Amino acid sequence: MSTKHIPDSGDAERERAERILAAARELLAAWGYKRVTIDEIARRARIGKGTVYLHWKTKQVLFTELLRHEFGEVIGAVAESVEKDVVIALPGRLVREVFRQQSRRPLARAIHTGDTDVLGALAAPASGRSVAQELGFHDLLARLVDVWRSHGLVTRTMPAADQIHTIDAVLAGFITGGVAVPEGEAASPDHRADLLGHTVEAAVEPPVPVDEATVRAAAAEVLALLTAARRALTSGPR
Amino acid sequence: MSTKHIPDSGDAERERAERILAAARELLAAWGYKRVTIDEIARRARIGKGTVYLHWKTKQVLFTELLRHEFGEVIGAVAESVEKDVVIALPGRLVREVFRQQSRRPLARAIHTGDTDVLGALAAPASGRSVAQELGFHDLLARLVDVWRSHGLVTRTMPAADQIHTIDAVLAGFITGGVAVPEGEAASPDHRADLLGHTVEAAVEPPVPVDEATVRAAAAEVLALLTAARRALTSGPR
DNA sequence: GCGTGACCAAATGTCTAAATTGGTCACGCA
DNA sequence: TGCGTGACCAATTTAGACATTTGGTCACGC
Repeated sequence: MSTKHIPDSGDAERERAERILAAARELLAAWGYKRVTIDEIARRARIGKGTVYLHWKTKQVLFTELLRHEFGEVIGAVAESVEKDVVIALPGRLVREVFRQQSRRPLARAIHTGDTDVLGALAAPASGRSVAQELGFHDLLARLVDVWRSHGLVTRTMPAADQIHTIDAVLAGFITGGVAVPEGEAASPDHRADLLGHTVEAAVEPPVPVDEATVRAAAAEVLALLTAARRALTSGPR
Repeated sequence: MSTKHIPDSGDAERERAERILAAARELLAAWGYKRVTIDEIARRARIGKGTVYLHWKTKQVLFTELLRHEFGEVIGAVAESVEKDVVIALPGRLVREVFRQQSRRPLARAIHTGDTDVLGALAAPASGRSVAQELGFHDLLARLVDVWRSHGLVTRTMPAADQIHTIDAVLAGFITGGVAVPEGEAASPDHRADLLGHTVEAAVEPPVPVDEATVRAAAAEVLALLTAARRALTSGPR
């Protein structure tokens, strides 16, 4: 005699949607957007092809939501890290954490590099902006910089726009891995994450460390931003 | 009554080679490697097609030398800047200068980003390394870091390999321009160069400024490295 | 009434003939 | 005599007609 609920409406439907997304994710990472067919996704999710279209209107919309989901999970994981240790809300540490999360997720990396092999038509949305922009990465970064500035966690001598661009470029550079160092000689992802963190810290954080109360206050706001971004990404399709 | 020299052997031949290279450069930047034909190059240089092959054995070799030439000119321009002002030999300033030179040269940018649209088959040499590696960018960077370290112009608390990777990644990130900031909102190339310079300076240079004598001594060595690299790139084809 | 797979138009892939192109070389002009 | 040339050739690329696949729909049946 468990609690009553409608036998198979919301719950089962949701579970099915997740099975579809899981199949789509696997296939996208393995084959790339163009090679993945709705038929194959349906087969792997053990449902009919038409059923996929009960959830998403087109293939594009399905995969776009998948990317939002993926990006949302990265943000979520970073948020969890901040919850565990407020220091991770500091610019260098936070960017380091983003890198670490992305380095473990092929799709997240593809989003950030705009990898056309994986993303195919998704790499260049109709708007002309990059996928990362489409997913609100720029907005989130801008908000974060605002919070950091208001708490003195980044230098005030440099305009916010410059700091945004700096963090963006440095992160992108580390994720793509540069161009000079041969692949074989590169360090481990964790070590590269440390280098990235140090670079961002040196570039935008003030020389004097801030007191813990400030960090806690800022961390709360950072966490709020991350959580809001995550929710916006993971929930409904726009 | 000018000085005597053999009427039309070395000189005229050299001038012709430069006309060919100039035509090849224009066409490569405008059309990309695959679309450029030897016929068109010959037409623009106002010579016969076979003549091109008196200078270079294959299309690949011709364009490879073109890229070496282009990269050599960037290095040369940077060297000139160092000659005019020794301070430009400092890590942050030097990288800033490289960026400025590259931002004015489409081909140099293509080399650094590995742009397959422009470079075509040249983007991935048989060795599997990137074009930039092929042109000795990694070697040059490593030597520069060595010189900087020996003069205390970069921190000693971080391994040289880490500094090389950091500079490489940051430079690459700024040249590609990041992924979050919309194209339209981006700052001018010169301003971005400043941001890059500041980032590299903050990431690898020691906090206390060094005395001028040290800078002069280091600048001489940096200049020697640049000049040697430039000579190796501009002269004979390997 | 929800899920399905046959169905359709559009996109993609395949195959082959025609055209282009990298590279060579016998010739002619200086 | 020898440097420069463009006709020439093999090999690759392109074009386009045809076959296949795929995104998306919908009438049917469980």
